[in-house]
Amino acid sequence: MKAELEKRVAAACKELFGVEVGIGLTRPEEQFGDYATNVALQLGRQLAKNPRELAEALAVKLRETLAQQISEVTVAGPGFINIKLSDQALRQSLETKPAQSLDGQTIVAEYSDPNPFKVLHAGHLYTSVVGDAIANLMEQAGGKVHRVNFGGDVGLHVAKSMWGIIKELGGEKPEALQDIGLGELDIKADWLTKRYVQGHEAYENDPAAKVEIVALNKKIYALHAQNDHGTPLARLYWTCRDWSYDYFKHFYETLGVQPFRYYPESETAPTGVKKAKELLAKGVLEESEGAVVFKGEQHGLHTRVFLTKEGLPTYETKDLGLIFIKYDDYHFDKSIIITGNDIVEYMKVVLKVVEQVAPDLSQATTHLTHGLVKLAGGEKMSSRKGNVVGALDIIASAATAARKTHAIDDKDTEKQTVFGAVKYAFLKSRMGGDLIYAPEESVSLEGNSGPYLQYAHARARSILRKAGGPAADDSASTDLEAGERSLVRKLTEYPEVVDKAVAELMPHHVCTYLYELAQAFNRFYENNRVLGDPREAPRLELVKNYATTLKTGLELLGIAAPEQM
RNA sequence: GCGCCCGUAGCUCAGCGGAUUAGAGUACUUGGCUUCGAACCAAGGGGUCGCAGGUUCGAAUCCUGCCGGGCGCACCA
Repeated sequence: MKAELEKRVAAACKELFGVEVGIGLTRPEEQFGDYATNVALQLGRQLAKNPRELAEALAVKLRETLAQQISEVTVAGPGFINIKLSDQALRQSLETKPAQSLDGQTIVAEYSDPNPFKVLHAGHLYTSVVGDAIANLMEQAGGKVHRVNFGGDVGLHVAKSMWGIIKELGGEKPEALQDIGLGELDIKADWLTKRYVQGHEAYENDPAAKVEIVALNKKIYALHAQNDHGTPLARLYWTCRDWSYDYFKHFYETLGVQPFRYYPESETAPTGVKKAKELLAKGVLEESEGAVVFKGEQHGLHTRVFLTKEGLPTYETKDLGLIFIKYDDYHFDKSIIITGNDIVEYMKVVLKVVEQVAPDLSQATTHLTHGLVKLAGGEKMSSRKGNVVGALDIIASAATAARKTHAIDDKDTEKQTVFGAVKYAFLKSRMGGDLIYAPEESVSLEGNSGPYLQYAHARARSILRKAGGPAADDSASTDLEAGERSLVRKLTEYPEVVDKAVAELMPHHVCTYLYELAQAFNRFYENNRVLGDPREAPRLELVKNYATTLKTGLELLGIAAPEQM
């Protein structure tokens, strides 16, 4: 309906004033109408005419040509044209589905990116949730989306961890690992993180240890190159890496996000090194102080190292390899990479390098970033180490807050509520800046929260359950009462909002909308009896439509919509 | 020093390819349950949209400068 109106308004402008204009209808406040346009104001300048008069002329024309679809066209203020749909047209636009704007496109979405040998922190939880929602959004728009995860299983941080592991075990003793954690993934992950901290501190403070760690780093790369699974060091390494992988897998499963294709750095490093050497030969990269670097200054960026003087690939090179491998594997039309915003300048450099040899690849790539996740009320939660909030800390704090505020007897529902709360809290703000997570607020059933939406859904489902069989036939009534109309109007915004969220890759638009929708429903519910009312049949249809829309929207965000709670 | 990002009610945030009276939530004050789930709804107070200029008939939104905060700038990821 919106698209059709836009076409009609544009046609009217052409006919009346002889100008081609692109019309983008907006959604004004309900009191003004269903759609609005400010073309007359734009044209006023262009044609040097009074915008108010132009608007009046357009309004007359629209009333004529759109008599079927429109109940009212009014001109307001300096020259806004407000359009109110007929009830019938409004009901019809309930059928509109979100656009298939990504139809036929292959898209690779990379996010989460946890490192083996380390603990998952709040940032991983964040991208896992938001990345999943963005991927869902693109999928519903017709895109073939491949979810991809990239992690550092080789590199200096792993060498630090391995150094700590060997120290703690008193040598390269793989059999000693059996005593760690006894099958508890979280305990093993914690233990590994402690080994990393141990290695990191030694690297910083103990010159002898630093030499050992640098040597270990090379050995670990070599272990991959030689496919070594037999030496004690190799057995230590693979076992601990598997621990991390199991821990990640378990985490994603409990979170309920779609699975990934995992690319470890060990897999992308060889390709990256090969590419880097080619780029060196081509003169894109150059040697400097024994290392191979890209001089970004000539592009307004900064210099970064791709191969160290030890001949080892840096993160840059492994990322470079990944970009080409992803393309070889999927031949994507679009590639989305979601990371923390501390990396924006870095990524610009890497993409600039790619641009030198494969401009289409860098052009197809979009780098989205997010800020830090902080816990409301300061750093009490960050006792673990440094001031990093753990992923499980967030979930635990939500669970604690949930149990404190409302007793839920059903385990599954509790889990759905807790994850719904955390996910919604992460999703509702525009991605980019830091996020302050407040556990109590997120699990609250009051206000703009996941559980509020889940409750608003459960309430509607409850009416539908009580209604029993299919609604009586109601073909005659196309007119809507005021309360019903408000809800229908809100419902018709759904596809427009989803389209916008897809275009901008911003799921928070969906959150804002769903909250407004739930509010609209609760208002309707408050003032309009459904069961037993003379208008029961059309109202039941409406409730059903609402419940479906809300559920669909929540699922797009990766949030469950339980039948009852 | 250079570069990038951010600054909207006490707090947490929408709105930012300009436009009808700047919106939510929370907190605070108040009203509403013998009827479909009150985990809800309604009403009220609370804002020089960091500051100063500029473009425009019109700026929270675009441009410039400044202030404040965060991050990044060579062998970590």
